[in-house]
Amino acid sequence: VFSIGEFSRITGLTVKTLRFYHEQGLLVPSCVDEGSGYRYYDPSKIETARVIAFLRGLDFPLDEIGRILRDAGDDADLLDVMERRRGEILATIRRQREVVRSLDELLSREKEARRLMANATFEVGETVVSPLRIAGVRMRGKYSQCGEGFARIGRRFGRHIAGKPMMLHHEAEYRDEDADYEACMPVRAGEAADGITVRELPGGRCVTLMHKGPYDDMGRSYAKILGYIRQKGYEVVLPTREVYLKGPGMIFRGNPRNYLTEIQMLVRDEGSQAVLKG
Amino acid sequence: VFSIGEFSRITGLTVKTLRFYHEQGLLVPSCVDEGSGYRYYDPSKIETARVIAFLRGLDFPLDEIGRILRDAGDDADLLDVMERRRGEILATIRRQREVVRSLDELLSREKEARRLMANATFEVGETVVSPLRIAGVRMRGKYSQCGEGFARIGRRFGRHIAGKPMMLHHEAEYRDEDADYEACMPVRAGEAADGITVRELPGGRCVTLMHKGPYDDMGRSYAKILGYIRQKGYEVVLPTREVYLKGPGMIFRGNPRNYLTEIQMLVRDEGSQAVLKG
DNA sequence: TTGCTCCTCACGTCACGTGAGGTGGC
DNA sequence: TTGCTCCTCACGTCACGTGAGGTGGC
Repeated sequence: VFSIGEFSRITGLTVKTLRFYHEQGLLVPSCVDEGSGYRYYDPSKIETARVIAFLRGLDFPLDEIGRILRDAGDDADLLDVMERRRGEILATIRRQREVVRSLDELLSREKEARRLMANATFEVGETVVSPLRIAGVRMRGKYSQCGEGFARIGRRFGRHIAGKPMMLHHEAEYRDEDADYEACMPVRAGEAADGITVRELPGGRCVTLMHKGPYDDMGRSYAKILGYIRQKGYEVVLPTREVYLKGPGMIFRGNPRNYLTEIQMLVRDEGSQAVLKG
Repeated sequence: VFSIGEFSRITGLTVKTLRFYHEQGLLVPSCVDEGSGYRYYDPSKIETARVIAFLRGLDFPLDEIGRILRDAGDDADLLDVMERRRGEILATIRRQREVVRSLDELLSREKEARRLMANATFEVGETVVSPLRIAGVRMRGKYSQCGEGFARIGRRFGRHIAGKPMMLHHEAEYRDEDADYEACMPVRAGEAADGITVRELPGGRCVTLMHKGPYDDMGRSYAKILGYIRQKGYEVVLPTREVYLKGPGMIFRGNPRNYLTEIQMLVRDEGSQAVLKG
């Protein structure tokens, strides 16, 4: 026979655990000294201990293990129990996998944002943009209310969304109140519905400037890009665009000082219908 | 502002959970009525609630969520936290997979045993067996001590074992005490070591009988198979074999009445060195 | 009065682990 | 005496859920 300490070393179960299993009636010592209360286990208990450890490894609760041990005689439904457990484990694996997938998305978005941040130049530049299919909600009021528009598009288009949120400014001037703007997002597919229009934004020659920092600080960046356009003698084609490369996110709320917004202004080199003369 | 019930419906968190998060300082109501103690939440709290729910979905403990919420400003190490979590989840998935694998083995063994049981005929038959590579421990004493021999082979050969445990009887007579027998198991590979021999059992013509039930009940089956051999005029070649198709298992201890043992006796049709004359 | 929403307080869950305080024999 | 092994008893863990008992306004 073994003392509890020896038995613990043999089975790999802690002394505390063995006492607990005794208390629960799961693994009762072969004899208990009346005077000292010492527990003694004989070798036949080793297998029971192993079975319990194995089933605990399958995350069976102790009371179920007790039941299994008790009617080990008819193993008829033991097969069922095991197969049910197997199914449950597979189900949790599937859930975990889903979780990992959503984490991966989160992480890749965040890393992309950091990459952008690292490579961004904060000087005015010129480029050519391609036509872009978007879903948009035309809004009137304060810019700060645009969130509602994005939310509506998000709910409606879900996983058809194919790029960063943008805002279109349909007026040349900046207004604090009663502005005419459009919250929109690039989409792969989906149809117009309740106030959301789907259409193609034209491509073309484009002057860009990256703005880093909070949104109410964009005046300086606008002054800078407009100065450049005036100097070059370009004409701005409305609407102008803001692309929100990194803003307050779901988890990584981030610091407004790290927000990253690209201002895009399509331009014509010359022409008569200039809306805003450079 | 929303009452706790309304806020619960909006966020999907239970009222109890919301109160608990308040108590923990995780999600504090926007205001609390002094007189009634009623909690009121304004809409800005919805996002916090969603973030908490999301992180709980990743199984982050509450205190860590609290920390994350508090220093959401600098998201520097948030990436690390998330990636660590990702790694942990992947690790548990791997563990779970291992568990499923071992369950599958258990289940397939058990199903195999049941299939055997269903198809077994309990009549004497004749077959031809192939040579079989085995690891064996020669023992002397009581049959019931064979378990120790199997255990030694199991420890030594582990996953090289390629079949059901067997016992070889090196004497023609059955003895209760001081029997000369050999516990052995089919093996794919592995070398002889400390008392375990590895060799090839010869194949050949073989008379078989399936015995169902407890081991101390095998006398009748032996009488039956020996009766058959005598009637046919065969000679038995020693050692005779018992194959333990289903006995007390690790988990599915089963009922001794369902134990399944195949008795195999290699025979010669005629010859002079007969050990046991039919 | 009934029904609804809110409150607090105490206790339960699950499988142990921690730690205090004590014993008995070398 | 010190060190070791054993004991019991009470409490902690984690994220809530349960239930009792009560309030306040329609």
